[in-house]
Amino acid sequence: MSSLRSELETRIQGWAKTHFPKIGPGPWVRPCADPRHGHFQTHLPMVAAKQTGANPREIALRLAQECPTPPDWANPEVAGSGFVNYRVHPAAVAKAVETLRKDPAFGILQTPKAETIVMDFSSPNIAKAMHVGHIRSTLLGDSLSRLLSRCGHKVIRINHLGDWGTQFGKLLLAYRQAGRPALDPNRSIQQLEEFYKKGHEQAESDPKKMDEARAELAALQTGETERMKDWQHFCHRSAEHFHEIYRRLGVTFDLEKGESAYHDELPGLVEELLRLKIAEISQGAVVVHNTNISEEPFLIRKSDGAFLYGTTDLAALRSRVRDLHANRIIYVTDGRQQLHFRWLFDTAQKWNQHVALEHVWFGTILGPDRKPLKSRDGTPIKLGDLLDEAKERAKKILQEKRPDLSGEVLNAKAELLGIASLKYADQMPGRNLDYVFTWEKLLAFDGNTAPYILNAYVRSRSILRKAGIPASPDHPIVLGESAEEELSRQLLRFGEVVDLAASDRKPHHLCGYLFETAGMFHRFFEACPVLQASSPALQKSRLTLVGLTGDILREGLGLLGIPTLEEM
RNA sequence: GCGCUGUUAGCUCAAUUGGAUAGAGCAUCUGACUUCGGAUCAGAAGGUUAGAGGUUCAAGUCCUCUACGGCGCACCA
Repeated sequence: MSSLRSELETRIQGWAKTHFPKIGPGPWVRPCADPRHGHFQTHLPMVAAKQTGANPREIALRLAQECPTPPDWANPEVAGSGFVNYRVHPAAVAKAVETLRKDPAFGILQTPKAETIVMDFSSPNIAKAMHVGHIRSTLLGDSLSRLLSRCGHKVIRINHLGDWGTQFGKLLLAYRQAGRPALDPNRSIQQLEEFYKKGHEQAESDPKKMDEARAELAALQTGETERMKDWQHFCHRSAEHFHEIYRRLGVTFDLEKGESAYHDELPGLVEELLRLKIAEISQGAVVVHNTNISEEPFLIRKSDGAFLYGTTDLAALRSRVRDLHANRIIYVTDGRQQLHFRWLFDTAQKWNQHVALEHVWFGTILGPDRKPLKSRDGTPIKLGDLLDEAKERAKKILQEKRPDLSGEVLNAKAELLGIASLKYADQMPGRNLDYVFTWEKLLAFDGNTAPYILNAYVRSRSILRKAGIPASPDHPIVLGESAEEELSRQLLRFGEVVDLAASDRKPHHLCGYLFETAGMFHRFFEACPVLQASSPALQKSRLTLVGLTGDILREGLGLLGIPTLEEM
């Protein structure tokens, strides 16, 4: 399904290829920043002039004369130092909207080069509560998975759980001292954290206890039956906690595979890298050197023989290529791990792993003092508490606006609205900024927020209900008012925005688009009566526009992992 | 010290990847309603894009330097 923009783009590219064969492939068409100039513009003449030394305005005039516009477009105008401006007649917009209405993908194009993409995200640690530090990876990974799979890729979502760290020595020490009690499902994470804290304190203050903790870890790693049983118990209880959070967030995984799954492969992997001369021994440890990246090497085996984070990542990477046939692996983590991933990718390349590797990173979460965020007691804010707070704040506002609601209905709406606000607020800013956490910002309900967009959606559904129409109608489009024409042109952009968000790995482009769309809908709503429209044809046209706007808002929010509701 | 990354309105952020007069929200002020759901709309005000040079027809965007943040740099994950 081609958009207005791509129709023009194709024509201009064709013209450019004939007259300026050496010029780049474009894109050459973009929307005008200032609507007074027109709807679309191209600056191709200035680029062409630079290459050939010709006068840009002359090229612009030739382009305007020789390159035919699609049907129902105004004659192009040459402006400035070599821009050509284009304007679409409402009739062409109307026709394009009718076509969009019939497209089940709402203008989203399927990629011509579908890949199998592994999305590695969220990755919490066993025996610890999920905290705010996990929210961005979880939501960003989820949205990117949705976007890329909607564009036609096969996405495999993987939760690479931290289930094999050295923390288990201290945890086992305290847990076994306490007589290996069964964990209470309602507070198992809290119990595990307490055991870890006890074990940690003992080990830090007493070298003998530290040795005992190391012995516990060693026993676990050799697969001693009782320790393995304890460890599995920790994993089960932790998984219950994670799944409850993921259920509330609406996030799913295709594969939950922890670091422990690769444990047996690590010795052979390191030997292989040594044999291939990719790795070498340095100061008793096994390392991979690349001075283009840093003076320091990438460590894959400690001098005491133990393996590291990077070793496990290499094993996981190989498994994803070998067993899952991944063409691409996208890791979604905090930006502090950039160096780690450069090392990892460099090693994978030397190792001849045929896979595209990307590190999609995001800024650190900071408190209001711009220091990494901690709650009052010094531990990070728990994700469960954050979700509860979101729900409570939503509930308070709902109780004001909808005093008729109570019980389960109120609860369900509060949960949906609270979490929607949180998700939107987290994804709205560009991902590589550091992220200053405040409750107010994350749980705001006014302005550029999920409730604003959801409100637009709810109103669209309400009009259709009032008109007695169950689904989105499909009538001829008649455009008169500027508000409805502007809204129409915006709806036609949906596909290209989704493509940009997916290919740039930046869902925030979609947030901005949806906010704009909701705003245009609200303005349309003020300016254009629908049920009281002046003629039946106009009413049908506007109902179609209302339905389509609602559908696109719902689709777009869905790609951000935000569900809609029919009534606020 | 080396490296990564950032600095845009009082605050929080955009800016279609080098395009025309840098846009939103919040906060402030002024308007619109016995609403097709006001969680709305219209308007005002708010800027030397940290600073200085450079490249270019064109720079918030690219290059160099400076200032100020955040982060990472061998046996944690």
